[in-house]
Amino acid sequence: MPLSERRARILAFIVEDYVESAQPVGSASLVARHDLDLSSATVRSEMAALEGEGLITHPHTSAGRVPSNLGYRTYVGSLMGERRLSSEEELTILHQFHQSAVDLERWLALSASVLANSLHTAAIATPPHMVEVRLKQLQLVELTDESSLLVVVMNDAAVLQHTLQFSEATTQDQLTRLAARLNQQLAGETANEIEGRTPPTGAIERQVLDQVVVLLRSEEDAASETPVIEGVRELLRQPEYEGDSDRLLDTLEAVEGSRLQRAIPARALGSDDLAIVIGDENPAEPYRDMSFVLSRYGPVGGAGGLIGLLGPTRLDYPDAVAHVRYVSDVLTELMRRFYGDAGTADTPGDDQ
Amino acid sequence: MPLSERRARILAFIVEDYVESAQPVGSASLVARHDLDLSSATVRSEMAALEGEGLITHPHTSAGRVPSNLGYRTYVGSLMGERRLSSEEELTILHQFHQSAVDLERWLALSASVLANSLHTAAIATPPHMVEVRLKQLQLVELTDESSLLVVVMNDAAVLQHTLQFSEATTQDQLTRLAARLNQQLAGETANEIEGRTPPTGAIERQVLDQVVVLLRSEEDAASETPVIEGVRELLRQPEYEGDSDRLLDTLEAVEGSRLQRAIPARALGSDDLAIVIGDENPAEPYRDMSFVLSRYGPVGGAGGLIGLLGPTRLDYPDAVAHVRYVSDVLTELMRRFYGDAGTADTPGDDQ
DNA sequence: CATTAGCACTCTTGCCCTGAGAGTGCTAAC
DNA sequence: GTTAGCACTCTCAGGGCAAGAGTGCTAATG
Repeated sequence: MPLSERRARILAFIVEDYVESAQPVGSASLVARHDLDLSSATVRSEMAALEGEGLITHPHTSAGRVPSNLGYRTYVGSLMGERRLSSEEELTILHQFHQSAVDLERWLALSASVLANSLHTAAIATPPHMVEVRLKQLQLVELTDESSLLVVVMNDAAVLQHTLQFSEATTQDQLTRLAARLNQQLAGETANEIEGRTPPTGAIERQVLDQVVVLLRSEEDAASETPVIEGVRELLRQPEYEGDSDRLLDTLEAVEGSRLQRAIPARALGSDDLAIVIGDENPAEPYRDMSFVLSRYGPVGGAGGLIGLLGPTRLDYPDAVAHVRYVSDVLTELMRRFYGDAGTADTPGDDQ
Repeated sequence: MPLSERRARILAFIVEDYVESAQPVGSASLVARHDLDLSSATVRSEMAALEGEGLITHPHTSAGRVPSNLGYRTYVGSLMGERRLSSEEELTILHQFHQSAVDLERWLALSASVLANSLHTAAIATPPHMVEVRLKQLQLVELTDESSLLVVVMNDAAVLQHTLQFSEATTQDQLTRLAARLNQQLAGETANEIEGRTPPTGAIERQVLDQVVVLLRSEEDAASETPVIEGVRELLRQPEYEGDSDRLLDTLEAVEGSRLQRAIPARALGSDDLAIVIGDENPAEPYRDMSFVLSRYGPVGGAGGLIGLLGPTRLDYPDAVAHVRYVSDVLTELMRRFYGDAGTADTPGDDQ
């Protein structure tokens, strides 16, 4: 049964008032704030009905109403207005990007930072992820006689490095020649393709190849994409954490370090380019009282990643969506402009 | 006037009890815990004397005593016992290093992590810093026609990258040749030496050189050495932050991000290899109620950095010193073993 | 004369109680 | 269907109170 229009309006008001004040909203204050042509008693009976449908709850008998997860869901699903950023808002954001150097890593941090500051909560961004990660170049740099630094550049412009220990002494000259030969053979190949080759005879060469595969794999592996997170402090200063140091620390723990990336509900983005995940729709435990607003960024068919917000369920969803969408678009456009139209991907074989 | 032996013993007991319990220590409990052949009354009069000398204080009239900063200082200066790690403790730590890959970055994180876990507080490590940062190799990788990735490897094994925008189209082939030529010319040089050369005519070459200098400088610049920090959560779970969300967040803010590195009291390490900085000896404001235990690591004359602990003034100093010292030694030994005896430094000209 | 037992005093802490305030749900009237 | 009125519930802040911890002083003691 769909909500009557009036009931829906009241739900929307409750959500919006609660988002703004972080206080349970009572019938009287709701009437006052929105100049309703209704008495508080009427609103109360509507509220009782909304509560019956599970859209709002009581913290306790004599408190105002608070949206439930289902309430937020209904709100974002059909009630909230489309918010577009004003031109000034867009300009303010753009301005920050134009001052930044041409550097993907920095753009990501900047995007997250912009979002975090606008919404006063945390924002995340995962590095762009290629459908197929390919070797672009590798280089070997001597450190000591028997150790050297392997630097691998991939087609998504990621650079990974690793120190190798050899069992025999090498010179920089040998290493340079080895790297040149390997580049010739392997440039443009994926981890699987490299592994499919007949293994080389030389011990050093084999060691290098093994590590190249490991590095390519680790870049391939979504699990290795450490997300950028900004604005954790903003999040933790939200009233939901006030005075609750335990909850604060638990959230901090969940949000920093390696546990975040597994918690990002990437699958919520089916074929859509924007997803909202509210409260207990989150699979991961510590995020059951938080919401994500996520967008995919990156040119269609090219390298793409996720960018979005992470906040308490009490989020300004219209604002969040508008900001995430805009920043995601800006990021996509920047990538297209500076890394080419198919993302940072080359058509395989480009280098050969 | 030096402290009488008994008074000194009592101060030491107060420090140690307080470190353990985080509760002001009273005369009676002190007598009980240490089986003193004294009455609490006597201890009280000694405490009054200690308070007169500014070594301990009262939070309020009817509370026990708490060491003052001066009290801690005296304690670490002459009262505390030398603590050495037991062989098992050393082995436990060593074990963790032996399981780790050969990689300086990871060693640093691991060292900090080991310290943080042992002392239940935060630990920091700054990357090794060469007295002279020299270019080891550079590489150019094509991204799009008019942009490319510059990867610079330095003599301290640091790898920095930067995306360059060119005003004309280039091919990977051109870039490779340019890189090879520049390597030949510039390998082993410092930022200053490179800048001292007559500027090249080509626009691209000039752009590359400028950026190389920038990157070398940024590595040189101590201010750019973002320290690794581990165990922030451990620190924030200490009782000093319990229930005080504001202080907790302020500390979090101070400790994460760019403000930490300027706060590390590196100059406290004069010619010593270990320094303890207590409470208001810290120049930076938010650290006035914390202590650092810092050690220099790295082979003598080679690349060196700082490693140490950051905790509330109520630190187990003997334990802290023992751990920091040991981990610092392990790290130094690892560097010597894997990067050569003069740290990661090559004698200039090695590559030519 | 240093040490100690005894004691009064102070201050914190936890607890209960209370009153004010906010908000609901119900009912009866419009 | 809407609304005014009212009783009821629950939270929250504040005050008072007793218990507990610890001190500082004093007078007695070996």
